[in-house]
Amino acid sequence: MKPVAHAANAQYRIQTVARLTGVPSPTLRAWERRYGIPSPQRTESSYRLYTDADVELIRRLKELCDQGMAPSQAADVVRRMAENEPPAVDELPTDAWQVAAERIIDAVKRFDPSALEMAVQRSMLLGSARTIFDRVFAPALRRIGDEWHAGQLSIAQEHLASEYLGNATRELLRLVQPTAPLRTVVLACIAGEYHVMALYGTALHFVQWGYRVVILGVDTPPEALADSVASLHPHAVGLSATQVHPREQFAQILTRYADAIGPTPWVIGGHAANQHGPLIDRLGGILARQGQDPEAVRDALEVRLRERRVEAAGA
Amino acid sequence: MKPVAHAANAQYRIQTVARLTGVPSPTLRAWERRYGIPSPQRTESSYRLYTDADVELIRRLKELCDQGMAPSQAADVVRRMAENEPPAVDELPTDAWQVAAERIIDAVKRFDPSALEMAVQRSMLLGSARTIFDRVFAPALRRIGDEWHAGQLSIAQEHLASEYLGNATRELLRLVQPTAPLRTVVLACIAGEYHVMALYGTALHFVQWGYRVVILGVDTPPEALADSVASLHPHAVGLSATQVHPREQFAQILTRYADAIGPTPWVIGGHAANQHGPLIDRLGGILARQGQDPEAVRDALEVRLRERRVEAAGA
DNA sequence: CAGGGTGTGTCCACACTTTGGATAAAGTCT
DNA sequence: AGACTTTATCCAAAGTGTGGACACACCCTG
Repeated sequence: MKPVAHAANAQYRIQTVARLTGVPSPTLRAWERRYGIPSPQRTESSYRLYTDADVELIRRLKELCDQGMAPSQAADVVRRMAENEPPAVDELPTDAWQVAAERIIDAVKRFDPSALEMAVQRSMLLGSARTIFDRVFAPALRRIGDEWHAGQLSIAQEHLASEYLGNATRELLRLVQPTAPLRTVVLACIAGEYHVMALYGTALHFVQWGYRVVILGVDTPPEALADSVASLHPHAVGLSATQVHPREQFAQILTRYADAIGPTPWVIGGHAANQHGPLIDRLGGILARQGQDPEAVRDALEVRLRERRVEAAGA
Repeated sequence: MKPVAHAANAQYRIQTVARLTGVPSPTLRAWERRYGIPSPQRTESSYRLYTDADVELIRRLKELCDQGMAPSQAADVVRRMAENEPPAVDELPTDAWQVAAERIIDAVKRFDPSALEMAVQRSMLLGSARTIFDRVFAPALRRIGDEWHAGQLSIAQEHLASEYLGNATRELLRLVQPTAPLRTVVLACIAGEYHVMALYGTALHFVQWGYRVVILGVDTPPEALADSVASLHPHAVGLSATQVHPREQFAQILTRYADAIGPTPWVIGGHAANQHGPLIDRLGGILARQGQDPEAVRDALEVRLRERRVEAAGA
């Protein structure tokens, strides 16, 4: 989030920065004098020249102060943060995600749990929760799955990776769950389905859209979903179906789920769902296609929600 | 979202801590004066600077006080809890764990995810990881399972509880994993087994005994175990088997696992294993009986390990 | 049941620290 | 010329520390 997009290396004078950050200029000078944050360059005539990085530091400082932390302590935190993450200066990290995924895959290949733990923990500093999942964990898992199918990895290695990446993803989700959610969504894997990662990936998207996510987990029968909808009145329901079933059987299963969910909008994703677009459409669900822009799902969901509101108002 | 605020170890002033914990600042000062809990660092000007660890201590203290314990005693318990693992002196807080479990069950009955989350988080202040699991999570899950079988809870509620308590337990385990482990143990659920909680409970015991725990997770086939043993050379293997099979079939399954594990000592627990003591004995495994003192398992394991060392020395 | 002792949360007075903002005087930019 | 910056100094409000005091609830004992 650069303040100005057009000028890459723009420099600002103090009044501009004050307007940009909402921190009065006397305070900016006081902070610099007292805590050394930030330390802008100077012109020959000793005018302060703030860079985007400086503005970013000030923003963080202000945010911490707004949260109630004392400015002196906040400055301490920001200073340590700045020292700890010089690589994340947006310069090189184009392939940082890839490198992180590589490190994870490598640890799995060497069957080294300690290295895997470390690789995963390091990945968790590479951006927002969703970014980490979409660009590190998911690609790593996909490659590990592929190599397992190709016989180059043992099932033990696949299990190990699932366990560690699953834990890390759950932790990410816990860290970003909104405190004051706008809406609620219930997520579950359909009966017989035990692969949970896609569900957590979906959860991260919903969280970013402002939903509170309630996860029922693997192997959730239709009755359980019906109960949840009746008790929680979620704004939406998300299902995951990875294991492929024959068309007839899948239609039967999915109908039971659609009935259980009732008029609440629902989304379904996963490898199995991908192959039954028309069926899902007929049952009133939204298909989250693999590789599709997740925003499309969001838009479709918004349409359904608006429809429901209109219906409710009309009735 | 917040980038990595948790990565920077911040320090807080007294009012921030008061807001964070809900304990008024005069009380914080009184607690420090009277019980020495916590003992924050000071600035040069003798302002108190609380670390995250201090906040954690205060949260625990408050949690115990809220449950009716006298602050002086609570301070005693917390101090023992902080100094070393064995907070064995649980004279009066006997019902604190029970109250916590009750709160969890109640939230599940009301199908209230927010209340459940809060109840679980509060429980996590009540002692060492193992204590929390053994005396809060496990009893709560058992009761929830019972009431579900009795038809008083829906399967959705059971799923919800599993999800939240599972996540909390994984977090506990992550927090206590030793950095410099003495030994390694590989833990897994046998093929077709998808109940994971017992495995994590076992993991917490092994961690307390100084092991590094590598979890392969649910539905782990014998081949995966063989690979893991070959790659990691663990000192022991732990299996979990909840789903009951007929004797013949179980014998066949278990034999394949025993073969896969080889000469490494192995333990098996869970409802299904309980019914096949002689079989397990014949295959050279150690049965972890339900309700049995876990130390017995540890002792049996120590015997096997000593035998192996003798053999290795003799050969 | 009365009375003394105890544990506990809260409050107070007084001195010190932190912090945002104000002012003044001189220099700089446009 | 007028708007903006810089430095330095000052100020007032809010926060904090210390030690003690006080009211209330509780327990035990006579």
